[in-house]
Amino acid sequence: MTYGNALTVLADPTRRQVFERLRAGPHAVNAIAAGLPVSRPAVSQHLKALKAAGLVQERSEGVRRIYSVRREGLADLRDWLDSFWDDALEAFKREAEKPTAKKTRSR
Amino acid sequence: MTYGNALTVLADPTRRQVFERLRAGPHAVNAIAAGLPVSRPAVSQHLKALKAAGLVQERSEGVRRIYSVRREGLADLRDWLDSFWDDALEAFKREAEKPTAKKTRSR
DNA sequence: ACTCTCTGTAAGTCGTAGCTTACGGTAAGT
DNA sequence: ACTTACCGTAAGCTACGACTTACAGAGAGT
Repeated sequence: MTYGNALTVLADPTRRQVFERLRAGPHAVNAIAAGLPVSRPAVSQHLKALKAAGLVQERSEGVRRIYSVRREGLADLRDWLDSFWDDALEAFKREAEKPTAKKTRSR
Repeated sequence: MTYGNALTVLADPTRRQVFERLRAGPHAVNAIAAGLPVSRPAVSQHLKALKAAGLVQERSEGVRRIYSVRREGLADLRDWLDSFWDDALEAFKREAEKPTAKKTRSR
């Protein structure tokens, strides 16, 4: 059920902005916070949440922490989405082939 | 940015349970609420949110409302995930090919 | 040693999301 | 017409999550 964590974490808009900033490549916290409408500690907290969900990884470089995307963290969410996609299609087909024998009694 | 709505809506666990119940096929509100740990009005509110995000659709059948999954509602989220997936891979490759010319001065 | 930069964490505030109970409205059965 | 089943919405409460300010530690330079 780890895709649930990914969903909860990615639900917040500003946290998604933080995540998006890592899309192009690794960045330090200051660089991420620059341009964002929130304070730097807020960004730190978001990064902590993202890391706990396995969506980013951290690497120390001197006094600064470099964060980067961890792709495997998205895998479960992708799988869940795909399985849902397929099941929904199958359910739809099953529904369409019902031989008009609904509970809706003529009328 | 409609994938943002999908994320916020699917972030809540019980709302995800509601959504999951529609995976197998269409259901009425009572049927969905049965077995869930929350009251029926709560389920109604969740369905309203899901519908607003385009994730489910509603159909009237007598006095009962039949809800079903709307697959297109998941499309944007899937696309976003995939694009993120690809970009993160590219960024990773770019990073790996950096000619050792880091700021990390030998040592 | 001193300082400056970069960062994580603690404490506290405030808005909002999710829940419940209560109510109203509509379709169908008798 | 009356009742019963099914459902949506309003109002209100509560818990939690996102943010800010303040503080502490660790590394690099002088």
